[in-house]
Amino acid sequence: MTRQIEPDSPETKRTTSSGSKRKKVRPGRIRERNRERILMAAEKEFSQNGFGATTVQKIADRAGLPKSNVLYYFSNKKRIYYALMDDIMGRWNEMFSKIQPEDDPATTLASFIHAKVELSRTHPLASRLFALEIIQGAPVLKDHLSTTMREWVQARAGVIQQWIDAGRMAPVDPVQLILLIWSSTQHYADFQVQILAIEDKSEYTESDFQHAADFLTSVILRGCGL
Amino acid sequence: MTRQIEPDSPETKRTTSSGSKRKKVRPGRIRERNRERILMAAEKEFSQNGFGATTVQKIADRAGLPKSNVLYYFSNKKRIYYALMDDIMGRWNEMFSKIQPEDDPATTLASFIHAKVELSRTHPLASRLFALEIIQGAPVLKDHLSTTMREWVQARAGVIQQWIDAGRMAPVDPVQLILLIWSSTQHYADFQVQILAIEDKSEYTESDFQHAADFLTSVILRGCGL
DNA sequence: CAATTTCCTGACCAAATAGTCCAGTTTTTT
DNA sequence: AAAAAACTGGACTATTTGGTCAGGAAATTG
Repeated sequence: MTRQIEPDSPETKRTTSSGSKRKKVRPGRIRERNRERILMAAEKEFSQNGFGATTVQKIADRAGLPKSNVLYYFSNKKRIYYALMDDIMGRWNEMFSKIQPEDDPATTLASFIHAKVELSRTHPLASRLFALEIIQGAPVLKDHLSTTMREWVQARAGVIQQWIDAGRMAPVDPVQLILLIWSSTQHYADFQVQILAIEDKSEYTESDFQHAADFLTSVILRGCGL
Repeated sequence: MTRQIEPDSPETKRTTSSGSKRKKVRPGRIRERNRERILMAAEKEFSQNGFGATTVQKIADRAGLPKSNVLYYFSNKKRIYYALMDDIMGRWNEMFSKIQPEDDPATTLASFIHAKVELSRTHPLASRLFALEIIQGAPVLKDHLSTTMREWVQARAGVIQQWIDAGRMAPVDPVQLILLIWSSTQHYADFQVQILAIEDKSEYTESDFQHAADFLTSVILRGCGL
């Protein structure tokens, strides 16, 4: 047996943020590089076809590796998917770690909206992949939603409620407000083709996102009496 | 050869809105009944697994028919999918056929929001199926988006612009406003599991939708200076 | 350099899948 | 009641898929 321990584990995370500028593959770094390739290819494929309709072969082709090599790094298709979900949720958790009752509501909400729009711009595939997962019933993330994400939302909603109680903004349902921001920003990544078709464009420009963020900020802040 | 002409055509629509209360199948109505069964089953399966990962067998099982029977009515899997898309777009086009410059902005927008939330409530599967189609690049609906739907949006945006020009509401980008309403309402159907998880519920109640519609109406109208 | 560990891959396989075919049954029409 | 049309369902097939495996190449170590 040449094959011993599983080279991956469901928990494994890509901790090294991968410089990706090495020409001559440094020893021991082959794994990092290939993992990255595979995950990028998989993100594209999964977000385009969904989990079930994506074949390992297509991921391999896109990554420029033979199928068996892909399955060498990730023992099966699900593991690849898990790894991606892990990445996505990690990025999400890194955002907005701090929000204080003393903060200014307008500034805080505005920066939330901008950051979320920015995420839609820089990581559209991840956004779509997340959306697919949720729409299909969140088979993998269900647990995460009702624990980590639930606490995340409730904590922010609590602060917003304090703002309302202090009369610093209009009395709107805080959770609904967070959902509104979430959905309207997420939309720009997820429904990209619809928006492009309606606006008769072939691709987004930098300023489209600026526009969108400004629009959302102005309407939502005014909607909150700010 | 017993089999002659294709019993279905890509264009075929379910014109009869199907009473579905007949015990003894009336002559000639077998087709209607089976078509309906198949489409309902397919809507469920497709919206849960996406097109590629849905098998004809699963649709057949859910419909309580043998696979070959399903393929007798719809010669292949795509045809079933097309038929569903057709239904969905039909429902969408029926909505809000009229909107006039003389109408009251507040009332009109409010009723738009309510109708869209209502659609999320009564047809969640269709909503999710539509979302899946769009997220995956709208392979089937792309054409429809850049023609019918584009005109639909532009027409409404034009009226909203007139309202703005007449000083009857705040100057906000009309297309963006429609997108905001679209996304925030759509969200309740598409991201149901996420919302339920965050709010720690197991299913929506009637009043959840009422709440959501009220919240969106109040924030968005105020956001438009209404 | 030789030994050992890590990495790579073509060949293979069992299971599943979309779609066909046809022989028979039921329903509708004449 | 007879002919025609519509429907049913089991058997079959060509292809694709996820995953295995064993042998070999490359890198690392001592």
